[in-house]
Amino acid sequence: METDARRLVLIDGSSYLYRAFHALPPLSNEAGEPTGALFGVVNMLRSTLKERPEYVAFVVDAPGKTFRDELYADYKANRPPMPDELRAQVQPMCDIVEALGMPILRVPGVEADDVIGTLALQAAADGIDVTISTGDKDFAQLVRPHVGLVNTMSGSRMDSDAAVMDKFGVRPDQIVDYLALMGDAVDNVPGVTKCGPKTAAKWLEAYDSLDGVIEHADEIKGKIGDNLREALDRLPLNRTLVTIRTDVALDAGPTDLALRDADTGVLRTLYARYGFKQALKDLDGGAASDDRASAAGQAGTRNTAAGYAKSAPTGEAPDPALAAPGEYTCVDSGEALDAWTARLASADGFAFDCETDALDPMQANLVGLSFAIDPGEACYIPVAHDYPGMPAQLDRGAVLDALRPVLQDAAIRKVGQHGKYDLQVLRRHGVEVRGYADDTMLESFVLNATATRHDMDSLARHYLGYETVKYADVAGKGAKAITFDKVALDDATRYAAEDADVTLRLHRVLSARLAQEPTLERVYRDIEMPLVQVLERIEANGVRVDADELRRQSADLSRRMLAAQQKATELAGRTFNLDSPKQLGALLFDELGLPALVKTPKGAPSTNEEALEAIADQHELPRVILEYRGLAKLRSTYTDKLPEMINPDTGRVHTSYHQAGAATGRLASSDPNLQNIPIRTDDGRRIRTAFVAPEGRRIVACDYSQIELRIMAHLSGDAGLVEAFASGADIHRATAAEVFGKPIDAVEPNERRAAKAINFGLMYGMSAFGLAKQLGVPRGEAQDYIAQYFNRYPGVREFMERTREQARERGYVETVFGRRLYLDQIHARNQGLRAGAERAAINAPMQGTAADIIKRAMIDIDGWLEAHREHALMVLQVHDELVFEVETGFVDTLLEAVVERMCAAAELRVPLVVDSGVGSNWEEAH
DNA sequence: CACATCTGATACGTC
DNA sequence: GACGTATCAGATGTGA
Repeated sequence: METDARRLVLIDGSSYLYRAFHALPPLSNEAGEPTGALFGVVNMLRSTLKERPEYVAFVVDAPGKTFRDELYADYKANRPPMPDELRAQVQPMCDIVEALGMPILRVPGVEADDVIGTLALQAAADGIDVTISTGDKDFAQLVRPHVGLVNTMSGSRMDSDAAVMDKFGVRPDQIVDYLALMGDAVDNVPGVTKCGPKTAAKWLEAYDSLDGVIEHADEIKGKIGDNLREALDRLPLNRTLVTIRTDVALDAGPTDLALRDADTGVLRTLYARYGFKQALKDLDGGAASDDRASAAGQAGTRNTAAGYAKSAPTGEAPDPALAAPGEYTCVDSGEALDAWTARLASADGFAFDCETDALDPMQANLVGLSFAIDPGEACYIPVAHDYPGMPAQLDRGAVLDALRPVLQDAAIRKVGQHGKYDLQVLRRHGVEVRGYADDTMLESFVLNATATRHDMDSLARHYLGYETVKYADVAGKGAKAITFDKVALDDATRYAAEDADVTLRLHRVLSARLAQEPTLERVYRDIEMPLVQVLERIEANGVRVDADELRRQSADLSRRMLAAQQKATELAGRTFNLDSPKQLGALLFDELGLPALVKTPKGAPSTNEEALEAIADQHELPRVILEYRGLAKLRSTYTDKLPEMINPDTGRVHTSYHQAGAATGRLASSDPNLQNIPIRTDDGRRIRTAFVAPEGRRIVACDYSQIELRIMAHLSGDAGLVEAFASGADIHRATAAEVFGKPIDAVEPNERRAAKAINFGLMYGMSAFGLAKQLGVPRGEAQDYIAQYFNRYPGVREFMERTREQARERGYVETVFGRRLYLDQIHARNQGLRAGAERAAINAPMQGTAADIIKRAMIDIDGWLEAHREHALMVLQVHDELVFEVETGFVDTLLEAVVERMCAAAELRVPLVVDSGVGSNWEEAH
């Protein structure tokens, strides 16, 4: 049957005015009045009226607060006041709307949206077809039978569920939830950080509604999952704020909104005044008009009272009762400096922090220092700020001279946060800090490596419930970030002095906690703290890298990459990006129809090495890709990158060691990572030839032999394993002999290889499945190997059981030296997570003990090196290996001292064995 | 809407 | 098992 032909058009006036204002150039009429927004709106109105709807309303916001402001004090708090050029166009717009014969609606206490929503539903219920004319996506929530949207400026329509689905990926009834998740920056309604249209639609697809998303919030992984959980409390309010009301009490109903005839006389005057030529032409049925001059001099606009005034004032600035704010002073006079120096000199200890202009401690210039002696009070001493119009500051050299006695006094205990950085910067500025006694980063790390990150902001939040001033707040971020020397002194003082203050407060809390745990305190006091300066020295030493050699290797790799690329293009029959797993997957599995035997964790067909190997016998391309990948990896990560990392001042590469980087207690290395320089392939190993010793010196490398297996023997006490190590046998061969039940001399190479895989697998807590994959044998066979292994080394099985048990009972495992690793997931319901925690539980004591041992050796060796600094430098640590740069004539002395100290770093049930080598480069030293 | 920035996915180097 | 880095691709945020 025919539908009722009656139509209602509801025009979202505010939305159009703003959009037209921003979208169009700032036009003006001959009198200089701004007309851009007006022009856009008038064109929109005229095109709307071409269809002669029976009913129409132009809806704008009324002045004053709305119910949303009552619900949420900060609603639209960020919205800047309406620009004057726009404000001036409001009244003319209303005049024109009026003259066009359209009713204008303006209802206090609600927004235009709510008026439109109410009228739309009333009309739809009466069988009237409603078109909402708006540029605002929020209205998609109203789409339903008889209600559609049109954006006259873009010409797009949205009048069905399918259209909404198409545009937003959610149904109209999900739009409110969708908006609640995303939030609205313009209205100052924060949603879930980093959740935009795609993410919101994805979640709603999975869980249907906001309630569903909230219910399953803990299933969502990654940073964005955290963001969601952080936002949970405010989401219901968001939903209320973004819901357009449909129950507003109105004086008029839809049928009171009949379109009247236009007042062409008034219109002509107005169009002429604002110079709308086309509109005039249409008005006169195509005839041009030239009566504009008569109107041009008319009096200006009436003072607008329309509802575009800036929105309600904000609520009070949030000032939650956190830890009391500190009292911070900026030291800018000799007297103030003397006073602080005197206080520092007579203090037992203090906290300090350096501000610089760079993250790299080998390049950073000291910009200022901060100190705190008692919590809540701190000072900042700017010494190298540099920006226009800044107040006076003290001279850097003079300040350092004044502070040097306290900084170098070993009897005055200093505490810092990640002090290795500050020590390094100060050393480069001629101050050798002594008495560096405590470091809050390391206190936190030793107390619980996984409970929190160990940067100061996280520590303050976690241990003090205190929100620090963020670096980005004073210096900005991204491309607009400024270096600290450009930060205004009062901002700098607020930020920097707080660093020292918070460090001191943290130390009070953390040292008290450590005092409760004597074993952990020993790890902290005997291992981590002494290591700080050792690492600082290794980093500062750097390692000599032969850039020319690497560039030659890069050129060689490039040549071979190009060949591989050409070959790949030929085999594929078209070009594609060899670096894109996605494109490669499409080519191999869709176009060429090769079997996708391996899946990525997300379930997509994997193109990793294993997957490509598996299909290499069916097509030439996979092999070529593997070749290309190997070459590309070496070039981009190593041969291209390392020369760039050479410090221009020292001519050497200075890595950064993260002492609180790995939960097991291992170090991590970055910028560049020198702990993953290739060794397994010939091409890769060649990179090590570029790590060289200068003239007259040699590279000496010393590494622990099988240290983790030895630790396993120690921890398990397994008689067979201990005996194998005591006898000095090749451990993999000995294992093979046991597992395969034959004399040690009869072990075949592939049996030794299998045994080696078993040994490694055990240390990683590997399953039969993993071992089978590693060895390329059926799972049952791998299972047999493991069973046989445990049969022959029953102590190892018991040790593993014991370790798992301890993890379950106490929630942590420990190293020989008492370092703890907490395993949060050990009781996880999720089987995969729990199994992962169990593997970590088994691996951590071995990996962690090895880390403890080499750290102890490093401290000892560094102490010995103290007297021999001109002859030898420690330059690298790679988990079980130490690398030195040594005067040729000193090599033998060093080797003896180092090997002895490495072997003596722990007393285990089995001997520690150290292998060593000497060469002109790192490759030769192996 | 163009551009910058961030995040996640994938892959792979070491011990 | 423990890491760090490169690249791509997509999404979000920003500003003209």
